[in-house]
Amino acid sequence: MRADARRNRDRIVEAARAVVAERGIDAPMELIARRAEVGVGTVYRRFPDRHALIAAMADQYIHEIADALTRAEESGDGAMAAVRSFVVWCGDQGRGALAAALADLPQELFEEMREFVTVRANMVERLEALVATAQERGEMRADVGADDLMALLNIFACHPTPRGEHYLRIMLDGIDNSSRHH
Amino acid sequence: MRADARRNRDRIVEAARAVVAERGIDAPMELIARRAEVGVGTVYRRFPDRHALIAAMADQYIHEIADALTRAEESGDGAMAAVRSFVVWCGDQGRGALAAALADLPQELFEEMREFVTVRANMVERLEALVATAQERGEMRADVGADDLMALLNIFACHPTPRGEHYLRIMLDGIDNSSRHH
Amino acid sequence: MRADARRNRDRIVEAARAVVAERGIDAPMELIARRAEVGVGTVYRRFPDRHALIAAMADQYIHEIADALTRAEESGDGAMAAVRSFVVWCGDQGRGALAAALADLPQELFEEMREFVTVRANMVERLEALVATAQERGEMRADVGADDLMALLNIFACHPTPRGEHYLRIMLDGIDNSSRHH
Amino acid sequence: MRADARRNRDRIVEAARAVVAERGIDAPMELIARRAEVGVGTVYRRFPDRHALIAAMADQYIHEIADALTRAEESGDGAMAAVRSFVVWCGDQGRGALAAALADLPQELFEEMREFVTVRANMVERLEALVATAQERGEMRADVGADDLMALLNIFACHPTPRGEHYLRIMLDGIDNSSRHH
DNA sequence: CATGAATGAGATTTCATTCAT
DNA sequence: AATGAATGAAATCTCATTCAT
Repeated sequence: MRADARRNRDRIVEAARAVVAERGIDAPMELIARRAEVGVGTVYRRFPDRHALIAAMADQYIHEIADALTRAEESGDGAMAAVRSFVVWCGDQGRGALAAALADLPQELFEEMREFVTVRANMVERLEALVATAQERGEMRADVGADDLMALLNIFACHPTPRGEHYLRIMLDGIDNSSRHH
Repeated sequence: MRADARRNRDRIVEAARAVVAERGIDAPMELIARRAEVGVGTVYRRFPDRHALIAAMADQYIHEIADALTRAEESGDGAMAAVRSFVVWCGDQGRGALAAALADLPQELFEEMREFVTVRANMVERLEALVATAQERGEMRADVGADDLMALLNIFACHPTPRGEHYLRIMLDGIDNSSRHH
Repeated sequence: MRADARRNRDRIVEAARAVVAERGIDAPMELIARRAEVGVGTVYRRFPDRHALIAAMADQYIHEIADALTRAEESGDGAMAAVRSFVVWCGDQGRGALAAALADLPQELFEEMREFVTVRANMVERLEALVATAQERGEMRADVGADDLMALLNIFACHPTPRGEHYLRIMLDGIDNSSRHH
Repeated sequence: MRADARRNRDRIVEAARAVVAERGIDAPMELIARRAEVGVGTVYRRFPDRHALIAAMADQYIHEIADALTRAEESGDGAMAAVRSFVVWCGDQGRGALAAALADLPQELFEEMREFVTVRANMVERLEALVATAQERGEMRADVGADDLMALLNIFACHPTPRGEHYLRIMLDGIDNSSRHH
């Protein structure tokens, strides 16, 4: 029953993302269970409490972002271009609710989220490298760090808007020394 | 006893802002009542339900913003400068929780919030004028409207950050044609 | 509504005693509420959690015992007789379940039960005096203290038995130097 | 595989005793299973429900007591001495939780516990003989039967106390005609 | 009018028990 | 036979809202 259990675990995380997207981070566990077509008990077997479930979603989330950064790095169009394409990818996805949910997670919870913290740190490091390169080449303004980029991306992720993509471009234009408006 | 009642009403709204700032929009009504040194019953006499109370906070909030715009207009340093100073003021204040609360208020509620909607509309109109002027003078990029500014301000208001002011300036630099980075 | 509230509080404690007597210390709060003809919410308004309710029962209980001791003291038949009549009274009452419940209360809870602890201490002190007098007069064996009496009474209280009174008498005969069996 | 199964059965009963001692009669079945290093399913295969498991523990328990009585009988120091040594042995052991658990087992369950009932009956009979002899010799007060002794022992077993042995001795002194206090 | 007591629906979490593998 | 995953009923506790005083 290992396989079954694994499948259920994934279904639960998936369901949780969907429900959190619709109802926010406080959505009843029962709803998540029902969405995953599973009893509440099963949810609690896999995730001892709500936080554990959130942590699992966060892990998935950060992995997706890290993967996006990898793809941007590998596109081979130069540092600033990689930053641009990463930023655009981030703005593109429908992750608003989850981002927002994570954003107002009590700080202390992150201390138990090893996986998340590690992956995130690694990703910021790689972004740091891109930023440094872009700045050395004079393509990016100097008073912005990878942390700032992440913070900005997060802020925008938390507030999905019809014109969101436009705003991200404004942000990039505020950062990118080589861009001049149309 | 009219005066007493008025005083109570104000105390309640004040208390609600404080409590919402600390505990989020879902803070227990009882807490708000206690902060206002009033029974829950009194809160419910003034505000038939939670939404009514939020609406009242929103009114106060929008008035403060409108006043800030007025001050910016009157500073007499030109359209773009006025926009800048208004934007910075907005980013400066500790209104995160309230902004966020208003942001995820169900859309239909605004229909009953006459005062709020009116004041907001008037303010957007005035901001529109500033934007038009700045754009005519070539000081502001053309693909940004007063609505966008409001949306951006709101987004940042919802996410107070140590470096928030910095981020706003980045956004302004993305908008302001006359700025070139240091 | 002060009077109503007070009445309710008392009904709840009364109901709790009855329900605990029937179903043990883990009886559902809902049952207690129903027995008191009150909503669960009301129970939780008066007693923030289960422990607070138990503490209230314990207070009542210890007061009843303390009163019994007072009556025994005032009977004026001498120290050993007072001890005897107190012990018999204790064995007589139908407090088994409550005694048992209190007996397996985690030790740390007593630290918050000021009233209970104080009353109990005062009572043990008075019993100590009786014991000392009886022992000075050679009426009671010397290696038994008030603490021991309380412990013994408690043990018997926790196990109501048809022949309970008989057992208490055996115990007294084990303690009372002046008694010789029939 | 019969041997394996038997071994498992024993491990489960052993684990159950340990867990019940620590966590009381309501300890989760899963905990017992884990302690026995066995799946819950296995526990339920051996013992259809919680009561069956308790009954098994009771069997063990009563056998131990019966054995103690046998040893006391065989000590050859006379009836009253045998009673004394049996009583003291019973009071000595750390079986509180189990005794208490059995004490509040619904009466009807005993009807299905053939083994337990039989062993117990046999033991009471033997104790009866000792008591009769002691009473004939005038060593024990006449209004106490083997049933009373068992009840008393049970009561004390249910309430382990630092001074428990002392209390048992007091009881014995209340029973033993030949004893006069120090 | 103000108060705060009462209500009860709803959310979280735990476990006994069943059953697929 | 053994395992441990799944289930769902039950228990605890919290709060929005109503209403007696």
